[in-house]
Formats: sequence, C-alpha cells, structure tokens
Amino acid sequence: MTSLPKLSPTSYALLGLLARAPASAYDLNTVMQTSLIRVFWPRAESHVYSEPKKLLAHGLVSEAKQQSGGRSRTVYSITAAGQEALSEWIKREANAEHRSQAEFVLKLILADAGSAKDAQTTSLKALETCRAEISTAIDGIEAILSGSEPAASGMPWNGIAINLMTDILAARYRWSEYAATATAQASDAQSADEKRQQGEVAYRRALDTLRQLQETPND
Amino acid sequence: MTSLPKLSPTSYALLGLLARAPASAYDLNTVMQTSLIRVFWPRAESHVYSEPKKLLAHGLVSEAKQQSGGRSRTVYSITAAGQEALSEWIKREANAEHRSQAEFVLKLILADAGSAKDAQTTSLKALETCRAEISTAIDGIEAILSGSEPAASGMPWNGIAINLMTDILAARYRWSEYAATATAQASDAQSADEKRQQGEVAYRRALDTLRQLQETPND
DNA sequence: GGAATATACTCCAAATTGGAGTATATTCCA
DNA sequence: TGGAATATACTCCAATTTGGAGTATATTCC
Repeated sequence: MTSLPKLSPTSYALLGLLARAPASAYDLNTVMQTSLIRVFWPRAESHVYSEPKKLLAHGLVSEAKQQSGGRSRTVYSITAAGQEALSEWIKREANAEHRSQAEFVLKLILADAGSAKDAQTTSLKALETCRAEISTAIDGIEAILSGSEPAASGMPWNGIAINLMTDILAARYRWSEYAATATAQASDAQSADEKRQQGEVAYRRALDTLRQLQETPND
Repeated sequence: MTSLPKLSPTSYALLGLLARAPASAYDLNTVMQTSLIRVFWPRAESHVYSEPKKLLAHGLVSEAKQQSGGRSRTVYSITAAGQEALSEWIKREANAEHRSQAEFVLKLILADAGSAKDAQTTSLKALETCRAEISTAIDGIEAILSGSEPAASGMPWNGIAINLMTDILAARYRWSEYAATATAQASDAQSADEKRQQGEVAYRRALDTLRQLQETPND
C-alpha cells in the first residue's frame, strides 16, 4: 500500500474553502490571493492548483468537469470524509507559531555595512508601504461592511481574525514612524560610544513595551 | 559562460554576518537560529550550511580549513568583492514587504467548520504562546543590556529593529486577549443574525484601528 | 567513566515558489 | 462592428527552501 502524500495546512485551507461552497481551482486561487487568508497563509498559484488533486486522491473532495463552450472547468466539492477530516483538523491543537519575514529588517540589522542614510531610507520605505497597506485595508473593510451579502460566511471569525491584521499593521506603522526618527538621529559621524548609547535607549524602549504587558492587571 | 546561481537575501544575510567577523557555517547557523535575524529572516540549518559555498563560488568570501584534533573546521572570511556586493545590496531600494504566516489564524478563519469552543481554544493557545515569547524576549534583552560587551556590533540598528519585534509581539498579545474574549462570547447556539452582528462589531473595531492611524497629527 | 551537550558538518526527499506559457470567453469602448 | 483588455481556467517546470535524519569528534559535568 503506497501511502498518499501527507496533507499540509494548505490542504486544509482549501478544504475549508470548499466546505463553504463547491469551487474550481481558479475560484480557490482568487480567494487565496485576495482575501484575509492571503495575509496569514500566502501560497503560490501553482500550489493552489495542484493541492485539490491531492485532496481528490484522499477522497476528501469530488470533482465534476463542466463544459461551457470550448472551455472546461473542474469544480471540486467536499465529501463526507472531507467534512470529517476538516473538523478533525480544526479540533487538533493549533500550532500557535507566528512567522514573519521582512527583508528590509535584515537590511536594518546589517546596516553597519552601509551608511546611516541607507538605514533611514529603508525606514521611510517601510513607512510608505504601511500607509499604502492601510488605505487598501480600509477600502477592503468598508466594502465588506457596506456590502449587503446576507451574513457573509465566516462570521464572526473573519471579523475577529482581521483585527490581528489591523493591530499588527498599526504596530508596524507606528514603529516605522519611530524608526524613521531614530535612524534620522543616527549618523555615520557618531562615535562608537554615542552609537552604543543610542542603541541602549532603543533596547530599553523595547523592554518597556514588554514589561507593560506583564503589568497588565487582570481584573 | 555558465552563470552562477543568483544571490538571495539569505546570501546577503550571511555575507553581512561575515562582514562583522570571519566565521564557520556552524557559527553562522548559531546566529541565524538564536539572534534577532531569526525573527525576521528564518532559514533552515541546511540552507545556512550550503549558502556560503555559493558566496565562495561568487568570490565574495574566502575559506580557510582549520584542524583541531580529528575535527576540521571551515572558516569563511569576506573579501573586498564581498564588501562591495554587500554595501551595494544595502543601498539598493529595500523590498518593504512584511510577510506573515500563522496556521492558527487559518483555523480561526475557517472556524465555521468546527465549534465555537474550538475557536476559543485556539485563541487561548495563541495567548499562551505570546506570554512565553514575552518572557523569552525580556530575558534576551536584559542579557544584552547587562552584558558588558563594549559597543556590541550593530548599534544602534539592532536596538531599533528589535522594537519592531516587541511592538508586533505586544500587538499580538493584546489581540489574543481580545480574541479570547470575543470567541468566548460566540456560541454555536447563536442565530446567523447574531453571528453577523458580532462580526460587524469586529470589523468596525478593525476599521477604527486603521482610521486612528490616518488621523494622527503630524506636528 | 559515562552521559549529556557542543562542535561541525552532509545528504536528500519533499514542499513550495514564481514565472512563463496556452487556451477560450466576455466586456468595454470607439 | 472590431479590436483590446481583462477574466476564466488551467499546465509545466526549474530553482529554492525546508526539515529531518545521519555521522563524526570534542568538551563539560557529575
């Protein structure tokens, strides 16, 4: 018995979308690239197209080929076994890890190899990017709120989850403002001791941020 | 002329570390797995070991084999061409994208396929994870501040960068508290309309978060 | 003297990316 | 009415990256 390829979180993500309604890989990809899911589970298009085939091999979805003119379309639907596997996955203890990846922070960490100006430029770029993301997010949320879809699927879960996105975005934005100021203060002319001093102030700010969280009264 | 494999941000990350001091792949890996870099540019051990060979092929680093008893050690050092390539990379406009990946958010978004209890359990797990990360981070920063290394490398840049980590961690922690409460309020017994209502409240909270950022006075 | 831990790697299958390529269908605007 | 742009609906594949297992020797601690 040759075992089937193991299911990944991506498999379950798509299975979860198919639990809402049958869809083609194209439909799934549109959701994967444009919805909240993209923010917390980004996957390549080619991956979104290949994954349903794996679900099919596992018997978690069924496929139906449709013809509309010269163009064909494969629509996937979740099976009973799929429903079963999905709710089993949801129930399983979650991996609460939150991974991030940001090339510009790498440049900041290694900024010694460049000039202070470079570090400032990088911070300003981050600030600009946050501003753009904020505008886009506001438009998106407003569209959802004004949209008259009767009880959009995933309520209230999507609403709760989107707050993680906006809270992190707010933190990133405010940090960018701080970093733009802090990097502007730094200059190549500074002495090693001045640089160290400035670094210490920064570390202390970070420590304060965390200590405030532990002091939070739980009343 | 067969072209060499292209350099990735990971290549530059290691080149940047070698710009501080010569090191073995083992040393580089220790930094990659334990320092701030791990938070914003996590890479697998096998990758950290193979990348210096690519740098070597490009002539950006040189290698020196050392013997210490029966065990050998390859120490890499940055070359002049490496210095050049590194500062060119630092100067290049940064990719300011900030990617995240969090399986537990996926479970929350797809929580319709499970019970309200599952969503709450997931939120509580996220909260617990944040608490552990906060403790670890406090210990780490305190160690840096009390450590008497004279002007640790990367000052003040590392200090500024670490604030992005702590600011995001604070946002994640506070969101987890919010999510634990919000998911506790939700129940499977709720009507579709109640769920929709609760979702709307959540979306409005997210919108408020972002709008406050735009209203920030720039004085 | 033995166990645990640190140093110092290699190997490889599997997962994932990202970009290019190939069609047909529909919508828009001139 | 014709042509361009955009949307639908995919496939293919090389290159990147992961993650885990495996193989040594060296040092520290009890």
